[in-house]
Amino acid sequence: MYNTYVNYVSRTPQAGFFALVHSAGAVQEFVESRLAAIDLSLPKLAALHRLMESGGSMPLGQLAERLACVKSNVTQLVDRLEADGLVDRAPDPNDRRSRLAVITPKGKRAFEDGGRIQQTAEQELFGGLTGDEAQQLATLLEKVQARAK
Amino acid sequence: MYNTYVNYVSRTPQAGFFALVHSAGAVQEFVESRLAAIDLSLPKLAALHRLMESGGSMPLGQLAERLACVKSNVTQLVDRLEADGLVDRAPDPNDRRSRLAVITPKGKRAFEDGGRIQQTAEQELFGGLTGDEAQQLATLLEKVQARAK
DNA sequence: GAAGATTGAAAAGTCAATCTTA
DNA sequence: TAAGATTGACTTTTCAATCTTC
Repeated sequence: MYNTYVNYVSRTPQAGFFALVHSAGAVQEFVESRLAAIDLSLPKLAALHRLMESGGSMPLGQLAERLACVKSNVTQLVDRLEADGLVDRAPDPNDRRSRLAVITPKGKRAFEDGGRIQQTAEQELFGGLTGDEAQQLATLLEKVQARAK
Repeated sequence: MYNTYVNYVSRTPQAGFFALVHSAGAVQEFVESRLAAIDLSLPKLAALHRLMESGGSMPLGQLAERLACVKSNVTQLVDRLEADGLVDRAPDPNDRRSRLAVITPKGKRAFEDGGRIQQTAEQELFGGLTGDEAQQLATLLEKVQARAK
């Protein structure tokens, strides 16, 4: 992984920050490691997901919006996806400035396999919570997140 | 930021994954943005913290252990800290293979300022939870995290 | 040979600057 | 000039290979 922050464990006085950041890192790492078996990562799967939602293709700028990231990131993500043979770039017939990211047949298969893997992994992680617990967790996270803005 | 994952919102069927990863990203982003005011980041503050715990200096390998990351990461983190004037490299008198990271006076001031900023930010984020809620959150996160291994 | 550190290559993200087209 | 995409420089992380010293 390249994501989880170094252990900055200001465990005091608010233990919550450490617990939250590290739990998230652990579950992310868990899902990523499953996805690695088919050479996918969460960002790549996310991009394929967005493309599938839109019938298989989308301008790069729109993809950046849907992924809530900056355009230059999508340029590079699509470069890697293209190198993997999961996506192609095509001209946009409506606007010659724009380029479309188009999912390939191989990309569709990767999306389906990756989606299954991700769902299974999430089920393993969160399936142990009762409905009540899941609801509590969601509420508490929502409460904290609301203050982070 | 360079950390938070792209929005892979498999919101179904387990909403928990999305909520957890995004809350963590939001609180991290919140603290990082405060730290940016004094040109610090969480990883840099973490390293300074570890050095201060050990009286101001430590071999790089040991720093990597304390930060729970690989050694090459620390090599580069210390490079950046050195460029900022917060840390120096010094020879280890006990072992000529080893090098010490030594916090500078400027590094100590950055640690103190950064530590205060971080505590304030965490208080803002988690101070809204009652003791009960904080306990509940910790327990639920622990439960999920236990399955991610 | 094994341990400490570094270097090189890669993934994922940001920002600022640039190039092409509208 | 605006908008769409790319490029370049940087941060944070990992892994594999290398170099020096034990």
